[in-house]
Amino acid sequence: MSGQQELDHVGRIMAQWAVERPDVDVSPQGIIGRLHRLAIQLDEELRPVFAAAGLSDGDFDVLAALRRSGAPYELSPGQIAETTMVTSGAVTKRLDRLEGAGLVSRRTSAADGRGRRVRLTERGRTLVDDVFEKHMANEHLLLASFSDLERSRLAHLLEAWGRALGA
Amino acid sequence: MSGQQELDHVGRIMAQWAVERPDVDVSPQGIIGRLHRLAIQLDEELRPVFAAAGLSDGDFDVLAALRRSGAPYELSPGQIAETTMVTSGAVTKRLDRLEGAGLVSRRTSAADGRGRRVRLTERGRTLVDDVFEKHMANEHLLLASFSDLERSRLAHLLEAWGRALGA
DNA sequence: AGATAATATCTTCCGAGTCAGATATATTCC
DNA sequence: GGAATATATCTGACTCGGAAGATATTATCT
Repeated sequence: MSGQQELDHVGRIMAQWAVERPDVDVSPQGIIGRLHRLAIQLDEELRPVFAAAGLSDGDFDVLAALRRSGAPYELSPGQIAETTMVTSGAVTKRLDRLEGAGLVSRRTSAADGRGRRVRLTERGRTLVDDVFEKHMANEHLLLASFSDLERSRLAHLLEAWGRALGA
Repeated sequence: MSGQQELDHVGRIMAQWAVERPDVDVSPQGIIGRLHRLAIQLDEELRPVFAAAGLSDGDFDVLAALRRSGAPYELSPGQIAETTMVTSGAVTKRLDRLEGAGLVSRRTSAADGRGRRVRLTERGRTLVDDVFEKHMANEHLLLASFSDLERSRLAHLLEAWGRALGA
């Protein structure tokens, strides 16, 4: 028979299922199970960079959204909720924290009394610019094992998948 | 110049950064950013199957770990923590819930008085077998947009990455 | 204009996980 | 064998986000 393969964790899980539930095709785990575990591992690797700046990853997400929107670094809570994939309640709390830390300011929208305008403060902009550089350097390291071709293939596969799932 | 590309969400984010921080190479976001968003989207698609059985995804993870370990469907909390990638505290709480629902039982290990043995009850085994089939059918659907070649490539890339990050 | 519906944000309550430390039992080393 | 250390699990305080509903404002329809 075939030689002894060194299985990764998900590979071992799939092998267990093949014994216990041979009637079920568990091949999707080879992708979805691995993606799920990678997301956890990557979070664990990325979080320390944010934590060093006193930020949670969710809070950094908000600052980054404001920063990349360009001057005057201002968005509505609703726009922030959409781009960060969390509920409006989560955004409110993130903004409470960030406002308390002096990194963003909130005021009522001139155009729409229901809306708010959230703006990066000068301290906020300085901080996010600094943390963003470190964050990207960190992400580069996490991809160090891939060749250019592999990176390109992976990026395209993930993009196509997201599209298919209906972003 | 090149024609108008329809960008996905992460593509738009990267384009914004290219304007705001042209000095920073944000290409890792093409992979890590997309993977992060996909993990969230997939969770949202997978959760309803568990919820229909009155389970959180974390609780299902525990039942699945026990089930695939084979008869007598018994593991220690430590083993469960390792395979599910959560802390021992989280496992304790998951077991509290599952035990309360009559899906697992807990007793002191005969071999080691510090340890516990967690075992699937008959109801637990029946439930997880049922939910697992639906879960896998669901995962198949989520991969429907890929060809066999794409699936194979994606699985291999993710496996290699997990290995490189040091599972 | 007034009533009704829609929208944007915030509030409250709750569920789920982490972290640090507590507890109980095992192991090691003299 | 006893002290010191290591290990397995549990506990309690805390954080973060989700869900549903409250509030305030705006849009629509007659």
